[in-house]
Amino acid sequence: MPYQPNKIEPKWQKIWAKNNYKSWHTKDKPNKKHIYILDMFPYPSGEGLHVGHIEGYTASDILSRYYRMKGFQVLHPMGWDAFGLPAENYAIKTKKNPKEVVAKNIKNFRKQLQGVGFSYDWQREINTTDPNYYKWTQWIFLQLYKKGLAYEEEVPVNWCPSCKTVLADEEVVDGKCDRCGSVVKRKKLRQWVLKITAMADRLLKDLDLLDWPARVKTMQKNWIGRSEGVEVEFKVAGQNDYINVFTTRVDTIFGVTYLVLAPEHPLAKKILQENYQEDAIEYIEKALQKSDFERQFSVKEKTGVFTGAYAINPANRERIPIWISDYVLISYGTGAVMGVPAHDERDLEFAEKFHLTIKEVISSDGKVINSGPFDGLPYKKAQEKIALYVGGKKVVRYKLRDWIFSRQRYWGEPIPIIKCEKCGLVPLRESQLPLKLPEIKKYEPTGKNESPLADISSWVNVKCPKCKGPAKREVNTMPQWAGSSWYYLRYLDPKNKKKLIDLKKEKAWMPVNIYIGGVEHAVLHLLYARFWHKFLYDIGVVSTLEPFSRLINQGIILGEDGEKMSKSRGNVISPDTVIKKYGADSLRMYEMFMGPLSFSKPWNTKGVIGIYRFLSRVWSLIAENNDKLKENDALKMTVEAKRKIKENIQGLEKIRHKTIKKVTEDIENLRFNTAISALMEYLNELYQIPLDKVNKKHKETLVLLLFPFAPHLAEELWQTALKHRKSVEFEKWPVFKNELLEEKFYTLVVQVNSKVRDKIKAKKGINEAEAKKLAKDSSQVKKYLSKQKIKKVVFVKDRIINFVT
RNA sequence: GCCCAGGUGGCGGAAUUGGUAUACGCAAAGGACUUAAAAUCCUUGGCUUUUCGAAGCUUGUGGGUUCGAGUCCCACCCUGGGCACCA
Repeated sequence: MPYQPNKIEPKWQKIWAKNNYKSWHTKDKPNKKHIYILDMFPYPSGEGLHVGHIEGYTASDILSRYYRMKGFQVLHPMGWDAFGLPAENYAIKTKKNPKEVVAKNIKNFRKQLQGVGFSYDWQREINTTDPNYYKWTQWIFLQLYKKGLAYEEEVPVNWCPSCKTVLADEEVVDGKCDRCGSVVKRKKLRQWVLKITAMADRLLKDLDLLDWPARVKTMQKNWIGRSEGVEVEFKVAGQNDYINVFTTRVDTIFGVTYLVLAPEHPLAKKILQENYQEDAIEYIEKALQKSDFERQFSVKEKTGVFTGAYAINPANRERIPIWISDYVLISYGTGAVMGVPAHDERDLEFAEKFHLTIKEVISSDGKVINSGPFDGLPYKKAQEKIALYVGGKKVVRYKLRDWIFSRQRYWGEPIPIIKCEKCGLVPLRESQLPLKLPEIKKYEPTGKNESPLADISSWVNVKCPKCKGPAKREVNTMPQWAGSSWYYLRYLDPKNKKKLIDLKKEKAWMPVNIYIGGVEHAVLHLLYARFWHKFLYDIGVVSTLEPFSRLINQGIILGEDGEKMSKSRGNVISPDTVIKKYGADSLRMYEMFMGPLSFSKPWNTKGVIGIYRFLSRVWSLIAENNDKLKENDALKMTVEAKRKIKENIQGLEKIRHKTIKKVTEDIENLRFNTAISALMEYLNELYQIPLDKVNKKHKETLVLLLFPFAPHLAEELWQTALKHRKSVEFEKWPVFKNELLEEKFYTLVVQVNSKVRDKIKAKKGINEAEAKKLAKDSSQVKKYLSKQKIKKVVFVKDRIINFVT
């Protein structure tokens, strides 16, 4: 019988289901070595799993199965991140209920994941849209509110005209909506905001504790954007106003020749002098209409307008003009900048365009000049002294903005706040959670800066819990990132009705040891989750500073044309089709064999066939009777051939240990591609001798090593062909003996003038003299050495000998 | 513009960290089995020259260090990713 994955795989999946996936269940409190291996949970879209999901999930499944065989308790859960726009938009399009759409998609996703043979602890499955889950998302919000970390404020926001909702800064990429690609508009709206900036310093510092890809750390660092500087006040000449300026280079303050205000700056209009009013106000109005996208990307030349007003430089009492320009951002620093054209590129550009004075205050060797009492000091040293001299205040500024947290959409967690005209904002009591999302007929976003919930008067209008007077619920919902900011905790205690998580369980399992997922969440999910985790730490819900110790980003799988997979290109590979044709084991293994996990690599269907052939050969070796081979070999075998086989059989034990070592080390270092090639080499070696002469030990080793990669085939071979009564799950991972790996001989490479001239089999550990003798006996080497005088011999033990002439 | 990562056969990629470059797989060529095809199995294996013994060249390009460089150093070119008026 040939290898038939379509029979084997459903058979085992049924058995696993029938046992309720019990062997993958984990105890709440591990009593031995344990490891938490986590996947980024999927958004259950209508399209189902794609090959990219499978890449990361296979990697984590291999690790999970491996560590179980190593005797670890492995926590490997799965769930659904199901709130958010795609489900809602799809529901609107097809006139269905998002809840039903999500339920259907989840069912499909679960079935697909089980069809690939992933060993999740399904007892712990979670769903962010389940009221029993989002009760705790709302609970966290209430705690944030109580601690003053959630507040409502009128703020300039990013508005996506197509999704008809506000977006967080992190959701805007190149001025466009991360979801739909529409150009984002600026609006001022009253919104819920989370004070992530309160954690900026800790979010930055604690990156040092993490074993994460350097580029993800860098991205977070850049996003947080810490800079130390000084705030200095400039008096407006002839007025009682002061302009506060933030600078990181206070040492250049003697070089300030003008000030610039952002158009939004509160003093911009106030200080305008006669004759300058008209132009300046026109400039300000124009700038305010422009989106940030326009201000940053389409403007090539600096623009600006003079206010007619002057300020006094506190360093040297000089009168300097005050300008307004949109190159100064209101959202960073103080919204006002001191212009030092001699030492800042942007200021130089501005000064040149408007013919402003350029005054050098730092010499080319880094010393302060033209700065009165500070001349001659190295600029670094001067900073502190000059700051003191001008009355500057040391401050730390961040690029990071607070997290705009409300969305004008239906499909999200309701914000548990009531608005009373008398009492103001009144949070729900914890006992009133979950505040359930009401059933509703129309989900379309209203576009009126409110979610469609606003139209359900029976839900919106409530009595104020404090004064019992008429009040209204907050109608906006939370962003998609809310539920995913803490889900990894709920897996540990998914059914707890009293608490978000039992602290003992948290202590037992956290932090996540290995977290695998795409790099696209570098500054979204991963930053938000770290923020919430730190908050939960502060209020005593968790005991760990950071949620994810080690992060691994899998690369993108490209289409066969080397381009990104997309429906419009028609190069999308469907995992279902591949499974149907070659089986889930081949799919899993191929995706691991393509190359290093973190690389982006193109799909190649022919490569799947290669893996399929390999698995078929494993099958033939172990499950089939190779009568044909037996006959052929037995009859024709010469004495020489028999001797060779015997030698091979002896050599195989060494190869077995070598393979165990290689596969073990490669799995632990997530080098699955080379682990698989080691398995292939092992199988190729076994095929060097008649198959009926292959010892059972080799077959068993092969199956055990193969199990994490191809669990269905391994299970079938283990129980059916090799006649074991228990699952491979319960077997121990094979061990290798280092002493068996030691070779007696090695290939001595003989070089003449660094060119390889011969390779000689030599005993390990021989010294230079012995090696020299061996090498000189070689006719090949003699040829090259006959006339030359040897000037030098380089000998590396157990490796090479090099004659230099 | 700035900051990372990376350039190895026709392709995906290996290479014990300075010591046999191209493991493993795909594709290709030749052969066996077959009426035939598919499947399977065996053999070949970078490029150039060749008297078939072999000789020379080869890890993006050009230099350097070294007995020896894919690996280390310098300069440049290209690809991918991130940041982008953050004062």
